[in-house]
Amino acid sequence: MDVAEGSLERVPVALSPEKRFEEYLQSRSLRQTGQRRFLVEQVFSTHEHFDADSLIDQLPRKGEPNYVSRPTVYRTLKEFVDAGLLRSFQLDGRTVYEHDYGYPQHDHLYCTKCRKLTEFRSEELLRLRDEVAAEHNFRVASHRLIIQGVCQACSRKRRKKRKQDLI
Amino acid sequence: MDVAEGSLERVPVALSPEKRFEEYLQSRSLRQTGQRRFLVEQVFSTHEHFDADSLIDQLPRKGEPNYVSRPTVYRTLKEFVDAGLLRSFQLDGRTVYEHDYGYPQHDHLYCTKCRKLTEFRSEELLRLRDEVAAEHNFRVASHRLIIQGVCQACSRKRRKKRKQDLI
DNA sequence: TTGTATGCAAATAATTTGCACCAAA
DNA sequence: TTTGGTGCAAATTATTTGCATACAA
Repeated sequence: MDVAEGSLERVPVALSPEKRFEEYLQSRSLRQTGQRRFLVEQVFSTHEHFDADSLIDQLPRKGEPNYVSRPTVYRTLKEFVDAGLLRSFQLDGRTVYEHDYGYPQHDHLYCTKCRKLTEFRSEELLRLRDEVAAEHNFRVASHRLIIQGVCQACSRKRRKKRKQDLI
Repeated sequence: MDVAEGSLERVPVALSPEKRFEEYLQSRSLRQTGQRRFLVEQVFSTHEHFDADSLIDQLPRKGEPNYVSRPTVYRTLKEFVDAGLLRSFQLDGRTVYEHDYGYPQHDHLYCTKCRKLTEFRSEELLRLRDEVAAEHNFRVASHRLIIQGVCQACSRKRRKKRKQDLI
């Protein structure tokens, strides 16, 4: 998948994602394994938005050191979500992950031309969300807003292309 | 899937969904078939939110009159979306459809306990959306907001259950 | 008649699961 | 030693596609 880097500042956190995940594992008496350690490191060093497939593409192949099988990648991504390290959502039919731990709450603009995700924050949206929920006596756990359309870069390309078509 | 009925008033439209679909087909020189006629009728008589599977469940079985094959159901639902009769979005990994033609724009509260979708409208959200998009020079095509949490009914059930647990 | 539409069976694609073996604690 | 973890192959699930046949215009 062709996904973009985020654009928001980090938020100060007490522990590194690695440490935080260690604590999570210990608290549930799960095990620290080479695969898990390697994946936390990979996910928090390189990626902003990604899906299982694009992550696997950047990982060592079978036979190479630090190889992690596909099922283990899927299983571990789920754990990251449970641990609060990642958030996931659906986009074009697949599951997209993004950093949650150490990043502020935000929503997305999604360009349907280049498939780039752009983040934005809005306090007003949160207020509005809680207001709507309250009116319906609904207990909010989370929300997901995706604004679809065409980004500035792609709009420009289009215009250029149209002009060329006229020549 | 266990999906709920909507709650918003209709919006006045000039044509029935059936007529509107006929026009769409004619405008693209596509054909009016028994299957298509039957499916428009079914979809606009009974359902509010539904997915392909729940629709198929309510359709005649193989061998019965008006049987429509699974691939044709999928193909026809896509046409309904193209024709502007339905809108679709992803929920829990599957494609959910809802009436678009004749219904006002809206968003959803999604109860993760009973999986019920509740609709709500917010002009303020639209304003906010366009404002955010403008700041990013982003051309909006559409948006999708889903607020996840627990509905009033399910909250009540929980409380009841907890009380019983104490006895 | 002429190109679409349909049904069938099979293919996809993303993700999950069963199970034997491996390895943290 | 004990229980959870991993890799492999196979299963699942939702959806799509190839193709021969049927049918609307």
